[in-house]
This record gives sequence, structure tokens and C-alpha cells, in this order.
Amino acid sequence: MATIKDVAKLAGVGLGTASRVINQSGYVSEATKKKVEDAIAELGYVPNETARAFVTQDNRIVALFLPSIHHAFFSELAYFIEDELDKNDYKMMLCNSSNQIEKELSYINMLKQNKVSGIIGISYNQIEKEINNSMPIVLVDRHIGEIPYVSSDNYAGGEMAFQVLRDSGCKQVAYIGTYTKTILTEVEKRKKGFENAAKESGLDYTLYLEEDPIKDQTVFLNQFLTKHKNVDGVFVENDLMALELVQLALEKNIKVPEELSVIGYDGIQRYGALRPKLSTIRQPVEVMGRSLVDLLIKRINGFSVTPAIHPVDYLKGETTR
Amino acid sequence: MATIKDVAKLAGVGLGTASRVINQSGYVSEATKKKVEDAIAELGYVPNETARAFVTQDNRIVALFLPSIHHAFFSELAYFIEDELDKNDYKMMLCNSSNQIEKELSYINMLKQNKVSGIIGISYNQIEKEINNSMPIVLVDRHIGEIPYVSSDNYAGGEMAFQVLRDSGCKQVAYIGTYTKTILTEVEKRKKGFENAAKESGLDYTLYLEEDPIKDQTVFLNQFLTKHKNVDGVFVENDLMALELVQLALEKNIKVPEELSVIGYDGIQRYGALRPKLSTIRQPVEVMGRSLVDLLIKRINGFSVTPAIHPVDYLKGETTR
DNA sequence: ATGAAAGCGCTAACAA
DNA sequence: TTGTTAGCGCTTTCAT
Repeated sequence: MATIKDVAKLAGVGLGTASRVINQSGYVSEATKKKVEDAIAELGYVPNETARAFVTQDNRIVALFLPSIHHAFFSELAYFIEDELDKNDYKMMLCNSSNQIEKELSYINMLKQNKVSGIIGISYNQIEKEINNSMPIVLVDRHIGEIPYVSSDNYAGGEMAFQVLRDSGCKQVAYIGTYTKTILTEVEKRKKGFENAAKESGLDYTLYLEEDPIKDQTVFLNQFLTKHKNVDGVFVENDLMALELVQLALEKNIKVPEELSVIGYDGIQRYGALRPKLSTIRQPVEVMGRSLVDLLIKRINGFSVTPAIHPVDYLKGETTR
Repeated sequence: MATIKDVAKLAGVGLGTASRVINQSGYVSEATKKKVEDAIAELGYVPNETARAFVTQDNRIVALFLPSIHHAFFSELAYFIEDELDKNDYKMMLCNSSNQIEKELSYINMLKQNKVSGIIGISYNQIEKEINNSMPIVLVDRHIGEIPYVSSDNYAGGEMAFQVLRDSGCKQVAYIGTYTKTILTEVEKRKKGFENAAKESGLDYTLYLEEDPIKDQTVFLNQFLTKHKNVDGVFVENDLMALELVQLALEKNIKVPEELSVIGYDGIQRYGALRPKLSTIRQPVEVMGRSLVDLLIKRINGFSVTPAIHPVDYLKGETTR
């Protein structure tokens, strides 16, 4: 493997000069530039990125940790994050934390080890003590200290879901979702927005919750259908759960949306081809992904940033009237 | 940030000694070991991984490039690859190539730049000229020169799909899929297996193909349903397409599986909750993911390896009789 | 068993 | 505009 030294020697110039033309920094005359470029071509020289990262203390790698890439919303988000990082000449390292705090911490540790320049994290663990405001970290749906975060407007989404159900004539609505005892995420606001809107309107509502992670989602949802036969409109925490609820309802010969309206949250594109098409509150995944990268890069470069909360919209499918 | 130099100084030992206890290499007396460990604890020393990677010429990062993580089968595969890499103390860099050859080549280039130790690639481009047998690369479903690859037993899968359709009484079967003019992938063997089995049995069969990438899958599938009303059993190249075919058939009031049996390929777990449940030829995704990592690590360490072809099985759902 | 020193390939500060 | 040089933090000989 040819090194920059070989290039300099062959071109008959100094090390620094060779470095300058390679990095297009500083002044170099056209003549010497040509000489160096020829030498590079002749040797097939490729800069050693590891050496470069070592000396500049910046490797242009960003870590993304999330519960599991094996989940439609996350993989969609990861797609856009990678795309935006690539545009900014960063590489993306991916870690399925499986919600294990050790794995998340090991990535946070990589920041100290200089192995990554920054982190985008989706975490439902108590990582408060391990991170601080000076680290280049951006979180999704999670508000910890001054760490910047990105989320969709969960509260407005909850309100919106309620409005849709009420406007379509539902008399008895419910929210189905999860909660955690240990941490507080922005996701809870979906429930709050829904609940407050319901209270305000005076309509009867039910909260059907189970602690995350749910052991058996099918059992959980079937139980809901059995216990709450009077409910005619449901807002479900996420699309995947909503989709299963719809299927289970249909199996029980409950007509959707005639007898039961269902709204999900996320707006996962991939499910668009499925029938019945789910009505949902759509998060602007692409915007969120790019926004995360934007904020993170600013943090890496030492700028301070503020959280970004992105508006959601209602995507009507076939599961609401 | 404390360096190994600080550690050595505080512990009152030489640089090399400090390095030895950190890496648990060479001989160190218990006494000095303790001194160094104390110093590390006191300083909160963390090794700079970039420096380490630089000097050892090995950064323990593996790149995975695939068309898009935003695709169920790939994200499932990526999940297991990451998991297995993590067990072997490697990190995974992820790249959505979007089938752009430039992006794939830029990753291959990272091998030369020392930015990654190896590559796992899913590529449908002509990258033959850019890679060679000495590079630590493993491919999925693609046989190029002596580059090792991993795939499911596509040929057997095709045969299996045919047998299922025939055994359930189908009289007129078809294969629906894509083809490429420029390259040859193992995926084509799904069609070959199916076709040969059909020929052998003497049953009438149709091949319904379009060049990849398909512009509008819905149009493509609807056209099939319109043109081939006599077909009563279909093997579709992948689950996603099969799933859409089922939905489109149902919309046209074609009864599945009574009037039309459908079998997909992949066996994506996440779709298991959807109804009707798709019958499919399942690839052992987890085994394949771990196998990819296993082969790659052997390559990185200079061992030669042979391709791994993994058996598939038939997963009966509700779309076949 | 341990310390000193060389060197990995590169960038950047400095001098010329 | 260019060449020289000093590190970056670490591992690894090589003496001792």
C-alpha cells in the first residue's frame, strides 16, 4: 500500500505539499499540484482513513442505536438517517440495543474512545447519568436534561386522533398503549393529548394500558376486544399494534370501521399495500431523520441547538369512517 | 482525556508495561499490574480506539451494504448480522446502496482506506471488476469468482413451491418475478427450480417476468390477474409481492386459496400477524446472518472458506390448500 | 519482568 | 508557495 510519503517522493515534493493537494487545503501551484496528482495516479494511492481519523480526532462515523432495526418504523427512520449522513460525508454505525442498557452504554463509551463522532439514540433505558450536555448526542422521543431531541408532535397527534374519532360519530373511545415506570418518553404525550381532548369534549373514554414490553400482544389485544365491547373508536399507540387489532377484530366478526374505528400512529409506508388500509397519524419520518442528522452535526461542530418537534398529519385509510 | 502515557507516569511504570496490562499481553507481575489498574481507575482512562486501530491496522468494523434497510427481509437479516458481529466484538456500518453502484464502490474503497475490516454485501450491480478474491468480502445470493457467498437453497425452494402447488391440486401454475439482463444472482434459481420441476411433472406452467426494478408493482400484478385467469397456483419471488398479489386477488373477488393458491418466498416473521397468513418458502434468516459473519471473520483472518447454502422449508399459511 | 524507543500515516504549525 | 518537523496515542520489538 502506497503512503503519502511515497507520493511525495515520487512527485519530488515535501510531505506537507502532498498533503495539501490531497486535502485541497492551503496554497499549491498548479504545476506541483499536477506532479502530485500524477504520482497519486501512478501509485494508486488511497489515503489511509484510519490514520487521518487518528490525527484529526474525527472519524466521521455516527452511531445510531435503537431497540431493533427489525421494526418497520425504526428501519424507515434509519434509512433516512443514513441517507442524510451520507450526504454530509458521514458513515453510520448501527446498533440494535434490544433495550439492553449495557449495549447502549457501550456505544456511549465509544464516544470517549473516539470511535464515533456522535450518537443518535432511541433509548427507553435510564441513561441519564451516563450522558451529559457536552456530548454530541441527539435523542428521539426522549427529553433528558439539555440533550437535544427530535420527535413528532405526539401531543397534537393524540388530540388529532381523538377529533377524528369523535367527528366520525364515535360515542365511546379508548386509547391502547404501553407505559414504563422508570422513564418518561415523549410517546406518553400521545396518550395525554388524546386524554385531554376527550376530557374537554366530555366524551366517555377508556385507557387500556400495559407495561412495556408487552409479553403477548395478541392476548393483550384480544382481552381488550372482549372486555370493552362497547368501545366504538380506538387510538392505538403504533401502527403495528393497530394493524393486529384490526385483524383480531375482523376475526371476531366485528366490522371495521362500522362497529369499531381504529387509528394507529406512525404512518409506516410499507404497510400501505396491506388491506384494510390503516387510518393513522403519520409522523414525518423523512423530515425527522434528516433533522436528527442536522442537529447532531451542529452539535459535533460545537454549536448549540434546540429540540425539533415536527408536525404530524392524519392519513385516512379504511379503518375509520 | 487521559492517555496511556498519563497512566504509565502515575503508575510509575514504562509505557510498554502499561500497554501490556491494558491488553493483557506479555508478562506483568501482579504488583505492577495492580499499580497500573489503580492508575487507570484514578484517571478514568479509556483507550483511544482510533489510535489503536491505526497502529494495529484493524478497526473491527464491518460494512454491510444492501439495497435498502427499509425492506423487511433485509432489515431482518441486518438484525442478525449485527447481533453476531457484536458477539465477535465487531461493529457494523450500514449503507443503503439504493442499488447505486457508486455507493457500493465507495464502500469497497473503504477497505483500501482501512476504514473497515471487511464487507458483507447484497448487490445487484456489476461489481465484478472492483473486487477480488483477496478482499475480505462475503456476498449474499451472488456468485462472483471465488468470493464466498451465502444464500438459501433457492433451487430447492423453487422445486418445493411447485410440489406444494401440484400436491394441492393446482392444474395451471405460474411463477411471478423479476429478472436482470446484466447480472446473474442466485435468486434466479427460484425460477429455475420451479420451472424444472414443472417440466418434469408435465404440468402446464407460465413464467410472468418483468425486468428489475419494477416500475409499478400493483399494475404488474393486476395485469397478471387479468391476463392469466386460468392460473390456479402461483409462486411469487418474494413475500412482499406475494402479499400484494393476495390482496389484489381478494379485491377482484378471486377466492384465495380456493381459486388461486399463492406461495411467497422469504418467510418474513413480521408478516406473520397479518391475515390471511401467507404460505411461503422460508429462508433461515438468522442462520444466514450468522453464517455470513462467520465466513467473513474467517476471511478477515486470512482463512479460505467455501460458500454456504442453507436449506429452506415450507411454511404453510392460509393462501394454499 | 520491565523500560526505552521506533514507528504506524497523516495533518498542521512553522520556517524558509 | 513550499519543505521540514513535531506530534497524535498506541503497540511492539529490543535491550536490559
